[in-house]
Amino acid sequence: MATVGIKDIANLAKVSPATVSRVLSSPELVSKKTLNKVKKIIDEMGYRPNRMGASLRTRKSGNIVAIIPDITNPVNAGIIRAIEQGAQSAGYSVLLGDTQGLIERERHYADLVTSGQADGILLFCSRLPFKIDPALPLAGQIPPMVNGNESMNTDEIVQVAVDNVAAAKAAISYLISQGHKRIAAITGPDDIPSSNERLQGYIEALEEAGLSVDPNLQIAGTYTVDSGVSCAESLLLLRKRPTAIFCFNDEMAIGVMKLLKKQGFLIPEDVSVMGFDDIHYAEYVTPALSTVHQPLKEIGTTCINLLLEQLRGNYVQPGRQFLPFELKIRASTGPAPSA
Amino acid sequence: MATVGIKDIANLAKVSPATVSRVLSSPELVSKKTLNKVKKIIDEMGYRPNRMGASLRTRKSGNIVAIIPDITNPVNAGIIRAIEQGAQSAGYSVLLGDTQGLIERERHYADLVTSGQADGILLFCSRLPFKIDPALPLAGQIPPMVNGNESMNTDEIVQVAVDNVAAAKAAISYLISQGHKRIAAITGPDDIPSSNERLQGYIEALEEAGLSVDPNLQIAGTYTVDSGVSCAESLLLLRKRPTAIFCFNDEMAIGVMKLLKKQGFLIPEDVSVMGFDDIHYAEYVTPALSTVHQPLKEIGTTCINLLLEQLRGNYVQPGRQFLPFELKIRASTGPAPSA
DNA sequence: TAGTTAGCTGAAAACGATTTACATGTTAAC
DNA sequence: GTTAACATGTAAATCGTTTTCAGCTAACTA
Repeated sequence: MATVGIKDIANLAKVSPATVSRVLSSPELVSKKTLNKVKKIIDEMGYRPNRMGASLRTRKSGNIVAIIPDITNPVNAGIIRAIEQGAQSAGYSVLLGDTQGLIERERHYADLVTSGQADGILLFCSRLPFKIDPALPLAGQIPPMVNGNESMNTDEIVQVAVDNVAAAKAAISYLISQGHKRIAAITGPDDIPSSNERLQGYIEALEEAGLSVDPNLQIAGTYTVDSGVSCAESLLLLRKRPTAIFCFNDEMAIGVMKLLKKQGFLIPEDVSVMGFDDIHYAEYVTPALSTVHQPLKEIGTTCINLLLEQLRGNYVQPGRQFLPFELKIRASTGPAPSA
Repeated sequence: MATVGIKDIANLAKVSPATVSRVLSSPELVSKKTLNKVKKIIDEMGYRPNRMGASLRTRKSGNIVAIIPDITNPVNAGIIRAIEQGAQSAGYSVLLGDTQGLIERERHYADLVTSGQADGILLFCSRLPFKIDPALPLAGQIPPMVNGNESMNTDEIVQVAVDNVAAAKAAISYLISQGHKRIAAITGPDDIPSSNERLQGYIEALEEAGLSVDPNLQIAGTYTVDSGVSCAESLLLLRKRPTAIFCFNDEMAIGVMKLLKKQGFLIPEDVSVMGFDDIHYAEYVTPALSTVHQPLKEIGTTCINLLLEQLRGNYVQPGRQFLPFELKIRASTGPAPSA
């Protein structure tokens, strides 16, 4: 790897390094003649400017870091894909930070920007991985950043997501419209804001329909298939069983259906199951899962665009930005049993 | 962001920048006293060395780039997760290159190492994204790299994957042992080496069992659910239908099952379906999909370790390294129908 | 013709760390 | 008391770019 540098090109072309640099980044400042001469040599030699040298000088790394809890989750994977796409076409590369929910790993990845290795952050969890002086406004204390698909308890940060309370409300209202009166909710962990918002939507929908909100029908899962199974077990043990179960993600819904079928329940005749996310596979389980669709691609694209905007030095108004969800009614939900 | 540099720390601690640098990277060369003094100031000031400065000098970026066709594919996501994990704990960050199968994007990401933005490559596709002089040995022409989960037509590259021919052979042998004689294969695109290897395994198994290899029973899909559906349609149109269908990935198997059920076929009574990959959801479709399990985590870990080894400057023997697959027999396969 | 101007180009100073070579101070040995 | 050895610290070069500033040439204006 005999590395060829800007000086080598300059020498070969009999120009100064400055000119070579200009050929690459502001060709309009260079005469046609020199431009061609230099360009020719550049690709004869296969010269690629060293990014570190350039970054050191410009104080821009050309990287953004995406901090996500789990790339294995199809929701995140879908979002990341769109992000990577948008970043790439703006000349940025994305550093992948899979934190597995660990705060020290969130911090570690956030540090990439303080060490100049990344220029901005896309954050998909609800904690701010910085030490903040609460007395001061946030604005000056954080780097370019957008929070995606998860909510933070502040309005000083740019946030992009689906309106979780409205979405949950829509799902529950639908179930109510199908005659369901005992509707259970399998929530996420209670320290996750988006889960709490969905819970709020669930409660609001029930109350607005004049139905009672029974705490026994609310049970917290961990967003895994297995937790869906065990939460469903608890629910089926109740004296008065729910006729519909609203799961705060599709994984748990799949777990619920698995248990239901195993125990001989008919879906949706005996109990309806509704998920959240609309992952690719929701459509292919049996019966096909009714769920709340999240526009992954759009979320990703919006996040990256909002970040790029900041990186260009433009002001982006902080606050939440909602993207439209969609209720996908498939075969796992139906009218409440008459009994 | 009043950025504090190594000089600031040096001044505050009344030592030279060199000493500060040593405190960070070779503390054993510094006296206890100075060490503590400097360390204290470092974290009082929250100093983080600028990575670009360091990289420029050391010629190491601390990044590795993973080039994958699609992060949305659970197989890739699982592998990437293990990679990210291993990289992180060795002090590396991973740049995500989702190529969508486009060669220009593969090249683009490979360029990150020629531009010094990454130190090594993890390649999950079958093309070499470099211009190579075929006269010379590969060794000197490529950067530290390992190819994962896909095969390349050379033995000069470090490769990690499951033995596709053996795996396919095992799957088919199992089906044969269940009495199947007309076994179809829905392959991947024919320019994908791993697909061809699976096909080879399929053929070998058939031949060894003395069964005829019918080209009508081989049909190429595109690894998507929809292509599973349409390939299955063609297969069902045949005068003599297969009693088992072996799909080269689980997605297509899901598509096949979808169509089969829609057309009123019983699985596995009428036709058995076997997949490949053992994605998370294979277990949750109905009937649960029999498939070939790939050890994603192990593949990822092995890839990253082999790359790290190279980055440490150690020689790694090129060639293929096979990781064990496992036949997962679930409910979608069974004895051949007696008729 | 002289004076401006516009258009290109080059020299040199950053950027922020690491590292080599050297200087200083301290201790031990004789 | 001198010297050698060692421990510790410093100064300065270096990595590969970008960018400012100034200089040069050629063309245009008056």
